[in-house]
Amino acid sequence: MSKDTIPSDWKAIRRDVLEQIQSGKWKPGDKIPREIELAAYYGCTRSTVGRALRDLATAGFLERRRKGGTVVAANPTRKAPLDVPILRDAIRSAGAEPGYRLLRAGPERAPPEIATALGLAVGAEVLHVQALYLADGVAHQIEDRWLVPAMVRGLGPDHWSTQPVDEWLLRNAPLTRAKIEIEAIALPAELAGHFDQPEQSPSLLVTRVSWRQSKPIGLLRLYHAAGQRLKTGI
Amino acid sequence: MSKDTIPSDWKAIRRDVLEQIQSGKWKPGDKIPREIELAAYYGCTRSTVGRALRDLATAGFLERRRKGGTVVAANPTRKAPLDVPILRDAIRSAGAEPGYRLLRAGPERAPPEIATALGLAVGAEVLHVQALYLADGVAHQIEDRWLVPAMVRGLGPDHWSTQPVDEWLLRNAPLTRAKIEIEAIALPAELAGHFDQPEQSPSLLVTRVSWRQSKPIGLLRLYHAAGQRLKTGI
DNA sequence: TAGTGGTCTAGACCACAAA
DNA sequence: TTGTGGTCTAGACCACTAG
Repeated sequence: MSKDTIPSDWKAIRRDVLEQIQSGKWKPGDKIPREIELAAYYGCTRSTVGRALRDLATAGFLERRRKGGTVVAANPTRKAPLDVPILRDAIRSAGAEPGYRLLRAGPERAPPEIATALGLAVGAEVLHVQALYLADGVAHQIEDRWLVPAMVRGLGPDHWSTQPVDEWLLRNAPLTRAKIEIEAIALPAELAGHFDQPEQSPSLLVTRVSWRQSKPIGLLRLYHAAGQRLKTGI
Repeated sequence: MSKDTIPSDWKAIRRDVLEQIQSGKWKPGDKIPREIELAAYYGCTRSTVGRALRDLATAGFLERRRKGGTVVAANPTRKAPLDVPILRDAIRSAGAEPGYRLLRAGPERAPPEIATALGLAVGAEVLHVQALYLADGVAHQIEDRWLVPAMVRGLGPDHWSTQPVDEWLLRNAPLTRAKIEIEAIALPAELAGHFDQPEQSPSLLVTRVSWRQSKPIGLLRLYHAAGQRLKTGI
């Protein structure tokens, strides 16, 4: 394993084991030594080795089974974290001055596709909020939100006129589960106008339906200006 | 906290603490009891409470600091895992019969934007592979891969003619780091032909540059058929 | 049924950051 | 300075499952 120093704290052990895997010395499907054997090698207790291996297992590098031992994961399906940020914060951290403009807000009857996605009766009353997010004065995103009134009690005009709705929601209507879809669309005329871009430009649409303990909170459509990208990494 | 039974294993404690947060009893910014106090309440040792709280911290619900105590996260930025699957597996698990057709493969001189992304000299020789992925005979994705020869030694025609390149790469050229970008594009004419869709249709393009210990492996452009979506959730 | 990982304890010392 | 979480130990018992 490592030539000179034998690590004995769990982070170092994790690093060392990971190197065996990434260097190809321990290949996918290989069974690696038992906890007790590794503990003896590293000169520490089984708990410490266990901590390191457990961490690698939750990261997807190892598969562990009682009695079956620890095996290098056959299919290292790496997950790239795609975050769902607060819009103003995202713009700010990109080094731009965030702006916010409310386009519309008020109760409406839910259109069929919204009602279906939220599990409501068609025509049920929902709160519809549309707003524009700017970066250095340039329109970057348009949010189109449909909220279930019962789940956002206390949200009113004094909130959405002064600050973005998502910041109120984050504090007062936390979600426990969400479904996210990313698709490419041709920019509709009305949105293209807000973005000051040619209509039909290809742009990203992120749709998110959120629940709190199996009760639907709302549906968000986040339209991105043409040319905007989502970035992530492993 | 929980009304009747007082949990004493770490998963139950995590569940119990999470409920305090999600029910709004412990609000963002609130300091929660110290480990020792929780241990006394739950009737277990500090280690067990620590395990539960550590788990909630890595999940983003708590923020912990030595001497500062444990605080409910002010900004519960939830991460949605976006997986980078093996293409044939993804199609198969969607209930369709996967197909694969090689479009082109061989050495080429790297175009400027590819060379730049990979950190190579412009005109350096790279391996260029283009292939079509089908679901039930219908084209779903086109992969456009540029590989650094030194990093994929052993990859040859006998591999890419019989099976998708990504399956060889996964086993033989594991990545340690990757940068992923998702954007919307208008389908170029040549790709639209393969997809049998109108050109200029808005569609998703996923670009991934991968490294192994700071050495570039390759660049992948994955073009999606118009209408295809990426799905994930929390 | 036996062997492996999963969990918990009771204690100790340490590292860091707030007061 | 001092209180908090972070880590480690040495041991024990348990839960799951492969053989």
